[in-house]
Amino acid sequence: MTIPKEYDPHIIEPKWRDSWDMSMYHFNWKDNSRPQFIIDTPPPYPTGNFHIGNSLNWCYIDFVARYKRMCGFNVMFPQGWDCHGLPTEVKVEEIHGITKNEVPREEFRNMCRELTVGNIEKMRQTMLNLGFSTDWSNEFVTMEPEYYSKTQRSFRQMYDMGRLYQSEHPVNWCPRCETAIAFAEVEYDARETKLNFLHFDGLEIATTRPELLAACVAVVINPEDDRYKQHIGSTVKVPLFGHEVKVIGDEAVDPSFGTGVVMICTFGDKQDVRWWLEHGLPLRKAIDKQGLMTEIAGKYKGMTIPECKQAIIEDLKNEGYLYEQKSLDQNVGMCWRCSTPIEILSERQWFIKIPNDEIAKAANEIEWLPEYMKVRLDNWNNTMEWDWCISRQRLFATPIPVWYCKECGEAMVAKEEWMPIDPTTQQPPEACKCGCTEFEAEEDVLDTWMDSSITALHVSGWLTDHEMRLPTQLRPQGHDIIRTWAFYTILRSMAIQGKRPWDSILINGMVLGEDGHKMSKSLGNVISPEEVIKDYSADSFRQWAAIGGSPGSDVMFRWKDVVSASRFFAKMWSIYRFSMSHLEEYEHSEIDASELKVVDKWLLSNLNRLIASVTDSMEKYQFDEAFKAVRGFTWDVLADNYIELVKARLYGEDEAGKKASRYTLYVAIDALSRMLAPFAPFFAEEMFSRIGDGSVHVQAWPEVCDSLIDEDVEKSGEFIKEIASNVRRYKSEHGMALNAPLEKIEIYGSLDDLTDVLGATNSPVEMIDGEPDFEHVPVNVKPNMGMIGPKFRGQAKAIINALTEANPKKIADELATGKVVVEVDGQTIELEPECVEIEKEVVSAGRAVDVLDISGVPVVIIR
RNA sequence: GGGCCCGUGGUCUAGCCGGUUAUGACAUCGCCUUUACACGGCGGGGGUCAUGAGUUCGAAUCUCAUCGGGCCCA
Repeated sequence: MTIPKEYDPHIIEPKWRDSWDMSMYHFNWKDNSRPQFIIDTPPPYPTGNFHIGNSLNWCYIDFVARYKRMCGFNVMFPQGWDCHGLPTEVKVEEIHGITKNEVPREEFRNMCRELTVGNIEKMRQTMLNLGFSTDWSNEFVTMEPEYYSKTQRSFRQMYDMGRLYQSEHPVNWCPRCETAIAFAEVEYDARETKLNFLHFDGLEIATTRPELLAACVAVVINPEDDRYKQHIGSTVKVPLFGHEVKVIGDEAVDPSFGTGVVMICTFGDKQDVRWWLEHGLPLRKAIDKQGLMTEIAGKYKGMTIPECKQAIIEDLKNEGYLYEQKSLDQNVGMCWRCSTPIEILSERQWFIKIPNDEIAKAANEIEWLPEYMKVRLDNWNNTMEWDWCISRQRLFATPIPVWYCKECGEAMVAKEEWMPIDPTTQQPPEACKCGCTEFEAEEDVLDTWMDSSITALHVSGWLTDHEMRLPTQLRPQGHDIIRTWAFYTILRSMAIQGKRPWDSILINGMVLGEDGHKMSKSLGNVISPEEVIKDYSADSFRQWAAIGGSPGSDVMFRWKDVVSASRFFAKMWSIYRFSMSHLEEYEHSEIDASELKVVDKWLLSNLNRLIASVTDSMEKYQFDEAFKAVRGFTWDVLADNYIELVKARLYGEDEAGKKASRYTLYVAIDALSRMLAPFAPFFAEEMFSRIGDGSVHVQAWPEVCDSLIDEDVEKSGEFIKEIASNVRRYKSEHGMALNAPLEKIEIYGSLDDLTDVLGATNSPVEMIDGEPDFEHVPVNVKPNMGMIGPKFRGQAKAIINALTEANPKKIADELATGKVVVEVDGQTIELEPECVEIEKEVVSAGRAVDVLDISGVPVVIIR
């Protein structure tokens, strides 16, 4: 068996990637004998670039999927693509040098489709390169008819339930994109603006939005405000425009802000909407969908909002209405996509009702990891004031399956059996209730979250022949989309199936660049996973993902983590190559514990503890903890100690000893390849390929064998290890070669088996009963805080002082008689022997020797 | 303005339902070719655990305040 000296991931990784039969990762819909573990994978937006943030999240998912599969679960790790959206429309316009209105609707959609197909392919490739165990038999693409017909059917079902309705209602509107947007799509930015103070027909008001004077429908003051309360019920004339508006009272007005008088416009901000609804005020639309002033703005008609603002301020000044301006810091709501300040317009739109209690209840049934992330959802849920606006004025999206009768205007919502359907190209197969067969299509489309909020339903087999498997077991996602994707998915799952979408939600952090800032193109700190694979390897990238931070916290990308990951693989490879060279003629079979030496049992005891702790960490999704444990064991226990200790046996003539060490090595390599499999699928596969049959990825996760965990064995093993490493250090300090023989080593203790000590020190070793020919001089008294503290409470400090100040020799003598006595504040206190420990120094008595103290046992070295 | 998270050697981090000398990695310094590995081994230096107060016999750990950083929301 020839094993190359160096591990070359650029050969090994493509080899396995191209030869793996991916059907081993397929979910079995018919199998009910194994527990299911369905993952509601986030469908990424197909930008064509599977970035490092996606990759971190997918690494977490893959660790879980592979681990659960090895533990015997029927795992589904599906892959979806959330295709619809504005960024693709913008990109297509850019690529083809057109605007979307210049080509027919269908042609434009096809261009978007084509671009998306290509982008998906690029991202798939990166995912394969990273070694994810994706179940490609359960891939879904939201722009495909099979998927979006489900989006449309969910629309119909929720319409029938009365959870979905159409209405004229204020919506957030982006005048640049010319579309309604949801609150989740509004971002806030601090800006400085001017607060304008106006004479307002006998009152003084302060406003940041004088351009909306034409839309003013009332003036409001606090009813407790003695300065103004007599005005309530009267009317005032709006400056410049002259229409009369009511003066009303409302406690929400802060008398200390501005003048204490506020004008209500339809609509300047969210508060205007609240007042408008509460007081039943009229509607005056001064801004149109393009963000231009309307008819009612009179001479300002057709101006943009900033133009109008400037013109009105000029006129107010000239007419003497404006008497003061003050700077004001204000947070402006903007479109998340284009940063244009949003307006609130009243438009006919489709809405989904938000059942806050139902969502809160479902959120409580879900296990949140980390737990505090649930607070973010609760906070969001508790502050929702309007329903979810689901219609968008865009093209590349799922069509709203609705027509309006040309005769009676009645909306006809398509039946489920007609779907998928595009009302703009297809007519309903039935006449309207009024008998008319002429219809006008709904041209609006659905918010993309309408597609992606049914992923949990989709992957559970909703609307298929398969058995419905909701709830899924795990939703892995970033904390940035809790208020969108998590929120909407819970809402839809509860509405349509009356069940929570998942048992658990695992929140991952964001990836930060090496400078500690969030990765962004403008900061120039972007690293692509492909770059890391090319320079190091996919397994090294995955190892960074595992140990870079714990799930939930933001993780910094650091090249040195990748470097140290690749060093670990070099080390592991070296261990593996060494082990395999000794396992060439080895046939594995179970052997009796009595055939094993202390050092073998010590290794196996440690190995089983490792399995227990790694399993525990994996169950808690603590990947960093799990991998660090594997790494620590491999490097410190196996390589630096076990292998050094058993070399003599492996190279020696004693067949029994050789067999025991080979057995132990084999067991360790086997268990390590399995525990590495979720993290480093390529490396683990290469390891396993020479010791087992089939892929490591269809093997069982190692089980803990409790009978092998033995504290006495660990103590003896540790003792041998300590002797070997102390002797090694001794030689190093004395400038001796590490394999140079010493004249003799005397151990004044008890050990059953000296084989490995002999081997590791390459020197004659003698075990001697009784005390050595040296003097033990007590040099220090160490009080045991853990014993003294709880027992003596307030006196503990004084006792500790008395002990440390006492003559160590005296205390040691007392200890020999069984009790230690100290004087504290004139009081005599008797301490149990456990309360005190004596540090001793072994003093040489004339011989030319060196003495090592190894866990209290004197070891004498004769050079 | 409200809420959440976080401050531990030069850098990043573990510990955080209190208990002797604070974990590990990277970096740094010194020594070593040793029948797996120099991408290695052995050893060293480096920390008032953000600051201040409190609880306690005892605080990195619990409480409060202050300062600093980040995130979410209004």
